[in-house]
Order: sequence, then structure tokens, then C-alpha cells
Amino acid sequence: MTRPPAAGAPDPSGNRILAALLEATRTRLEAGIDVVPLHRQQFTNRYDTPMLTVDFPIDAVLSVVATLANGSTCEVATVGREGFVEIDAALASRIAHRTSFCQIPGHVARMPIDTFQAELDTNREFKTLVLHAVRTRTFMTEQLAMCNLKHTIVERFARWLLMTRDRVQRVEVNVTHEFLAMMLGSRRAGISQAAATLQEAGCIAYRRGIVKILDDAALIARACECYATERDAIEMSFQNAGRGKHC
Amino acid sequence: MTRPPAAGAPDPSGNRILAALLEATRTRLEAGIDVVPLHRQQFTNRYDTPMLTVDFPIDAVLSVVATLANGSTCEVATVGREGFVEIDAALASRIAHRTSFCQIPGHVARMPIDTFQAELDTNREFKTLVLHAVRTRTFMTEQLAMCNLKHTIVERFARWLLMTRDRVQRVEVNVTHEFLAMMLGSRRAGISQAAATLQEAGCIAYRRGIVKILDDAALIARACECYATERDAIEMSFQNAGRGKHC
DNA sequence: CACGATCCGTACGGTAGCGTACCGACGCTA
DNA sequence: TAGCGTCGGTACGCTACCGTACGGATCGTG
Repeated sequence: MTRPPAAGAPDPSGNRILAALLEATRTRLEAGIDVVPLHRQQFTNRYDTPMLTVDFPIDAVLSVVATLANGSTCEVATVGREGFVEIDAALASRIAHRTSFCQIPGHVARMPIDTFQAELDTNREFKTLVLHAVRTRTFMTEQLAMCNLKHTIVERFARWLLMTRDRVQRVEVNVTHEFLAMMLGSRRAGISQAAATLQEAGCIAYRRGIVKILDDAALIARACECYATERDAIEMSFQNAGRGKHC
Repeated sequence: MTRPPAAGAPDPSGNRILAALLEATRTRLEAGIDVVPLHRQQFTNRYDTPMLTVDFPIDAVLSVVATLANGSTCEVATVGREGFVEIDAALASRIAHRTSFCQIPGHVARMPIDTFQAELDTNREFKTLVLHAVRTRTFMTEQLAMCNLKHTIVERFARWLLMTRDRVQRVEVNVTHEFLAMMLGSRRAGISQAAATLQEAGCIAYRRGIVKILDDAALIARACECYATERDAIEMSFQNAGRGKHC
């Protein structure tokens, strides 16, 4: 976070994995990195196709979805500046097994997959950080599996909003009910209902595609515990991952 | 699968990861492996505690669960002879982040975690197989996240039964409705209902803790597509993982 | 063979969320 | 400023599933 962002294009170290690297490594890697802006719904990977790059979100938020035979999709992971897509690249694969796209517009630090895998093979510090990110992501997907089963739409909506706030570091998020319904695997009407509930409680305000957090504490109170669990898992991961330590 | 099992204790190569290893590697590793019988509900890991061993199921089936603050649990992954617990061991960690226990009694090939991690660092063949197993497991958890949200209890019950059948390689599975309810995150009564539905359709028969598959095709027809998706993912993984290839 | 424990069938009211649909409000563009 | 596309409010009947509860069947054990 030393270099000032150049004309709207933020620094790669806005991504927490890249930020945690030793100066020397980061400088070397950044030579091969492009900071790329993504617009909403822009694909970064499609399932069963080769991965060409690995993307480390900076201020964008990406979404990894599973696709059913009937074409309907459902989010199975959300990835912000704490992670990267696609984890398959760190798991002896060059094929993406899921589709991922941009959920909240912003920038990613884009690395060629060859660079990524070469670094993984030779740089223990990088490897540890990446593997920790894989573990955290898996942990979050596991949490989601339970959350989807046990928690209401209101709870999951609140959790989603808080996580997204943490990722984009803004209290205002650009997102429509329609889009959110896709993310949470529910109806658009269900989201409208949940949004109304949270608005009546004074937690949020929204209008045509913009949701704003008004009362942080109240929102947390209405979110399921999965929010705190995931947030803590991410923080723990970066505490322990510092400078390539095992934990 | 060359050595005959010794008096009820099956060979470690009943686990597909170990079986896929080159002869030399397998012989060397098996010197440090114990084949351990597990009884139902026996824990293999507890969350936030150090992992001492890595377990490769042979004819046992293990369950990885997430725990809510109120103590209720929910399965986030099932692991049979295609995998191992806990994946954290392959992801730069020595702490288990989830609890795992024996779901279907049987044997696991148990390896000290030091052996596991040393082999991972030095043996590319082993590393590839293990990373593929991590990827497949993550894929299955992702599938579960969607499945929990989109599919009915009957569909999920059928899927669970088919997957378990494939893992234990028997058409009769020892499991109570109560236990299954815990696995699928529903009520016991909900499982009884689903079981009755499948029995009326002639798919299964059951009595006091034993479920038997009668009509394979009919059961598959009533299961959600996640069964085929997961089964294919596992097979694909072992096809591609053969002898340490990337894919 | 009797007993107790486990396991399963079934039922009740209640609720979250679905699929669908219609309409009004907003905001961009010409 | 008029028009149109997008977005959100709301409503209907309906289904899946919940929490709870009670009683009967089965099985192992003394």
C-alpha cells in the first residue's frame, strides 16, 4: 500500500495475499501483473475450460457459481481481496471446475497462470499464503453449505451485505434485488421482503440498485453467526500466514 | 489390491489415493501406515485442535461437520475411499478447522501427519494425488451448498444413499433415520417420510437401522443430479491424477 | 420370557419460501 | 418532457419442511 494508485487503478497490494508477500517477491511478481478493471457480470472463468490467468481481487468482488442442468445457478463462494480465483490453479489443475464472474465492479490483479504455478513450485512464502487462502475459501464454502440449510433469507442477506462491505470497504453497495436473489439462491420477491424488513429495522436504506448500511451493529444482530465466523476465519488466516509460517 | 486382507483388516490400497500410487511409493508409505478400525461416531478430528494423523478411508465412511454456536451440527462433506481427512493437512495447517467422525463403521489407513507432510513436500506424485483429492472434496462441498438450497429431502436422501453405496461397495447400509437426519440437516420425521416415499416406490427397503437399495435405476431417477455430478467428478479426478499428471 | 431401550410411523398446527403475476416508481435517453 | 426500460412493492395460492409429540414395533439383555 505504499505506491499511490494511478488514476483510478489501485495497487495490486490492495489484495491481501499480495500485500502479505515480502517486498522482494512482490516487486518481482508485480512485473507480470496487470491491474484489470472488471464490469458487472464479466466472466473470469467458465467451468470445464482452461484457466489462462489467476485473478486477485483488489476492490472488485467475484462470485463463484455452480450450474444445474436446467441452467439455474447458485453462488458457492464469494471472493474479495482476501482470496483469488480460481483455487483449482493451486490444486494441480489447469481447468476451471466452476464459473466465476464479477459481482461488484472493481479491479483485480491478474497474473498469468504459468507465473502463478511456477511461483507456487519455487516460493515457499507464496505457496503458504496461497494454500491458506484455499483453506479459508473451503472453510467459507462449508459454512455456506450449512448456512443455506439453516438460516433465513434475512439472516443470509445481512451476512452477505456485511461481508461485501468488508470486501469493498464502503458502506454503499451497488446491487439490485434481482442480482442478490441470484446470489442467495432465492426469488427476487424474497429479497425485496427481506430488504424491507431490514429497512424497517433501520439497519439499511436502499433505492434502485444501491444498498447502504446505516446501523452496523443492528445489521450484525440480524445476520447469522456465519458472518462473524467467516470474518474471523479470514483474519486468523492472515495472522497465521504471515511470512510463510505453518499454523 | 494385491495383498489379501488380513483377518478382517483390509489392505490400505482399498483407498483409491493410496492405490493410485506407484508401487515403490506405496510400499514405502505403508510401512508407516496403520489400518485402524473405527466404530460409529468415533472422532478422527475435532475443530481447533491439532491433527495428529491423516486418515485415508478404506471401507469406512467419514463425515465432516460444521458446528453452530447452539451446538447443532450439519454435515459439510462426506469422505470415503476417494479421499482423506483432514484436507487442512495439505493446506499448510496442523490445526483441524472442522470436526470429523466415523459415519459408516469400517477401516481407515492412518498415517502420521509428519509422514504425510514430508511426503507432500518431496514426492510430486503423492502431492498431485492429494491436491486432486482436495479439489474434488471442495467441488463436492460446493455442490452440497447448492443442493442444500435447491433440492428436497427425498432427492438428497437418495443421493446420500447412492454415494454411500459407492463408497462402501455394498447395497445395504447400516444407518438410522435419526443419524441420517443429522447428516442431511433435517428432522428425524422428515427422513422417515422420505424413506417411506422411496420404499413405496420400490427403490429401497429398510428396517431398524438398515437401509437396502432394491432398485438402483429407480433410486437414481429420484435422486438429484448432484449424485451423477459428484460421482463423475471423483472418477474424472482419478483418471486425470494417474501418475502425477496435471490436468 | 419380560423388560427397557432404541427406532420408526404418524399427526398437528405453524411458517418460510416458492412460482407467478401485476403494477407503480424511478431514471436514463432522446 | 415524453417515453421506455429497469427496478421494486405486493399479493395469491401452494408446497416443503419445521417443532413437537405420542404411541407402537423391534431388538438386545437380564
